[in-house]
Amino acid sequence: MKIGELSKQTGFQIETLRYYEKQGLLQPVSRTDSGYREYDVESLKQLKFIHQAKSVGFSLNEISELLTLRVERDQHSCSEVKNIAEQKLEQIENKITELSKMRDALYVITDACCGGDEPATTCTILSALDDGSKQVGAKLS
Amino acid sequence: MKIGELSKQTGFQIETLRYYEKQGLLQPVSRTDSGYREYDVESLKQLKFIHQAKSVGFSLNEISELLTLRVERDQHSCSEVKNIAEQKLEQIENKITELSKMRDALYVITDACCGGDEPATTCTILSALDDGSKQVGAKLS
DNA sequence: CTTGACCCTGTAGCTAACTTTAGGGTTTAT
DNA sequence: ATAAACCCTAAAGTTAGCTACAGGGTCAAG
Repeated sequence: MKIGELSKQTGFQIETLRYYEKQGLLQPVSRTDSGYREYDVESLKQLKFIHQAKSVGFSLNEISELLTLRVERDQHSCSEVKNIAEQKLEQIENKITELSKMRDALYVITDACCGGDEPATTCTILSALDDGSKQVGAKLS
Repeated sequence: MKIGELSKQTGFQIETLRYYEKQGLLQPVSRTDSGYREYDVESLKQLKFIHQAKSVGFSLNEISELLTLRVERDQHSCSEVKNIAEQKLEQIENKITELSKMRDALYVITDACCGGDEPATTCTILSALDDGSKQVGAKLS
């Protein structure tokens, strides 16, 4: 199949598919005489793999690594694969922790604000951000 | 004080301070005859505000908005400020939800992997990512 | 009176993952 | 035969938030 068809079947934009090729994530199976890219069902499977990997947070570089492990399954161990996954898991957890701290801190100062129509002259949110003497959310982290 | 001093006292890099000026976040109070930027204690306070706002997740554009509200407190209501904060809170919560789904999905497929030295021929992680027939983590979302 | 620390402007580069633009060739249907 | 739909390449633009570079002026101490 040609690139437009692959795009339709996978939901990836044509430009994105060409970009993935440049990044080494998906090579066309061949080219027609006129230079058109040709793909097959393997391409489809690979793109599903890429989609799944993206959905759990892997970057394109990491997916590239995973794809190598995938095609060379025999030469690689489960631990290699699991290491990559656990590393990513840790990154995601760290990000969640960081965002949770932000949320907690922001919640505290937002909740304290009346939110009414009166002028913000003594608005607790502005005051809290103004107050450089202590870290916002210090109590929570 | 000059930019180097301000940098030292706030921890912001000199280049960052000049960048903030271009972005409209912090104007120097004046310039010396030779064109050097001059700042005062107000600049210091404003940078602390910026730092606090950054720490709870606001973008520079949003901080710019907040700074306007801060200086024009009288002309604006608490609800305006609170709206911005609550919007940001929602964005952060959405991001946390998204990342949590990723974490859960990734945890499930990673936990199932033996992680041993045997070849990854039937590695559950690779298989899970391969399987385009169902969404990774479908059970959890 | 010169050396070193400091300051200036303007522009370019960085990251990630695309998207857009410009300019042009191919295929298919009528 | 011609127009629409499709495909190609290479390069530049997008986002945010800086960071670095080139080339040059200013200021205080010894």
